[in-house]
Amino acid sequence: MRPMFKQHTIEQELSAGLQQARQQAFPDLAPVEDAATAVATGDERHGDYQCNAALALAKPLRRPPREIAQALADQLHDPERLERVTVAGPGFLNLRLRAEWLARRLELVQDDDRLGVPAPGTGRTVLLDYSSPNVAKPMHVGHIRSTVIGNALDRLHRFLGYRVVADNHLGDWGTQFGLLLLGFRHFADAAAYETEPIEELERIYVRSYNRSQEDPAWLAAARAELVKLQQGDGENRRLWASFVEHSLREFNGLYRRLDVRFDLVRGESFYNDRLPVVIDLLRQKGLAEESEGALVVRLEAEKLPVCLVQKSDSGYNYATTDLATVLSRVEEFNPAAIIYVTDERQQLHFRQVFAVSRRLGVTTRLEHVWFGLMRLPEGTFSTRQGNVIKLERLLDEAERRALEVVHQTSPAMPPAQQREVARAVGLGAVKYADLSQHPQSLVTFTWDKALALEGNSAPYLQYACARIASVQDKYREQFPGGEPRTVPIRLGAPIERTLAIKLLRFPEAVLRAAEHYRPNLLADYLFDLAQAYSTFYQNVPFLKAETGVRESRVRLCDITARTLRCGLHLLGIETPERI
RNA sequence: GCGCCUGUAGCUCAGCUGGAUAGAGCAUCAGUCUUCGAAACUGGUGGUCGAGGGUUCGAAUCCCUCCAGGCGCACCA
Repeated sequence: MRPMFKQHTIEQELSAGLQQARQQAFPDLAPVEDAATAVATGDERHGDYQCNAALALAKPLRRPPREIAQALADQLHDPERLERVTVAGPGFLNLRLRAEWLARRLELVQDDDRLGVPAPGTGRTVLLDYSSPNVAKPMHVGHIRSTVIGNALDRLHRFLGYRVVADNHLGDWGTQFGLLLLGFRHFADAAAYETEPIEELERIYVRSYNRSQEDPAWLAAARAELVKLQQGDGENRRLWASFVEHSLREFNGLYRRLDVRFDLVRGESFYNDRLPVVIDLLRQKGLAEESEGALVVRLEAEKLPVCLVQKSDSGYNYATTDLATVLSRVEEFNPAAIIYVTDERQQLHFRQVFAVSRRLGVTTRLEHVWFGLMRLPEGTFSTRQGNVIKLERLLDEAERRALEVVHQTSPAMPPAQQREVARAVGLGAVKYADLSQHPQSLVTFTWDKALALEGNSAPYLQYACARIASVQDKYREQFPGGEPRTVPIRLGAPIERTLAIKLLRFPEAVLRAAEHYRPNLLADYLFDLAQAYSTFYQNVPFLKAETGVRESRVRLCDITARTLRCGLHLLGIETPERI
């Protein structure tokens, strides 16, 4: 297949034409007031794209908006693309694209591996920090958001040409290990640690934590264990390494299941040696000062609370670690951006860390992509309250429910294939449930919502793909030797035109989702596309259509399937040939 | 007390950063399988976009106040 053929989206191309028209029509207008861009219409009756610049320009130009719109229309010479340019309402400029042009462009898209999506990230590196679970605790449903959203951002950026360094910044260092080490010495069950290490570590942690709440001596002993660990005590390091190893084994099983891969797995411990360096640097630059026995950076200029970088017992905290991490990443990878995907509770923390980083001279773009915390109808998850739902259980349940549906709808399918389909459908449903929602919205976990298999859900999209695969098989059976690609695409029926426009907007959806760090914008697009396809499928014949029309429609099916597959792949969702 | 976020159909959520008559999915009602896969399609019911002001040609979207909820606010990460 030919490589990428277009550098720009339709939106961008039309906007460029509008800019030119604007300059010709009103050469004296300052560029600041220039906002002649094309935007997709919400209603087909208003054309395919619209430009609202005339309304905004009415004031600076002191002329009626309709007149301005007409002047723009008069300067807009693009007979190849545009079928009709009309002034409507108070001064909207409606653009209707030529069906032949749409058809030709679709043909090019079909020959393009990238489906017309540009690669603006080429030559640039992005460091993506996501998932980041805590060692010695099981991953629960709350972790799925960072993992699934982060992974979608990873895939989106890679597709857009960026070199992505995905780093799993494990919580493998810090106070909890004091409690864990102490607890492990006192009440570890060797057999349980052998068979179910994570569950045993969790049990130990909860017990040790509870005791620390009522027993100051216990807390002090835990702190002592932590200091020993940080000073490199052999026995504590061995135990700690064992905790990390067991946790990683469990995490990796889940990541494999979710098809999530990291380029780096560097926990907080990785930066341990650099913490004193950060403090020295802060002191050298005169940014840090003593306060109540601790070392802090004041951030009054940024209107932020002070950032504590060294505790009064001279220990380091997580701001220190994150600062060391930023410096290390900038030095090693020189990325265009470092992106953190965590829950909403860390907003202030990252604003502080970013502010201090800038004072240290870091100019790299730093982004905190936060998402709403997941909770239960009765409140937040808490290890100590024991109301967590383990991620593994969620995934098991998803596959189980999907298998029930497969049994019902595809009883003739071989059992092994049924299980395979149920796996792809179940996991897809879980991922899609998270990805189709605005990341920042509050999420209240319910089984039915997380495992929805109908309506706006992954299976709906997977089903559309499977039906297309079936159509393509039937076409090959009934018309052996037929080559749809040698037949031009024609957009006769209105639904074909609608589908064509939607297909051609795929690049816009991908770019927007990445730009705003919002996979749900892509999910929305895919659902909308699949709906248009379902309407198309249900209302016009393919294989029974006359020769020529038939091939054109089979081509539309192919492009739709590839777009859906590509889009779902970018969300980390599989598309089996049959479901 | 200060800061960030949320409030849209009975329920779960979108809403392209200020555009035209606010959209989907569940649920509900009525239709569509002897014909390309009904996990689907067609149509109906259902909204003072939390409340009240303001900004302007135009507000769910921007500003202010209030109400309700979530989350933060230096020695846990």
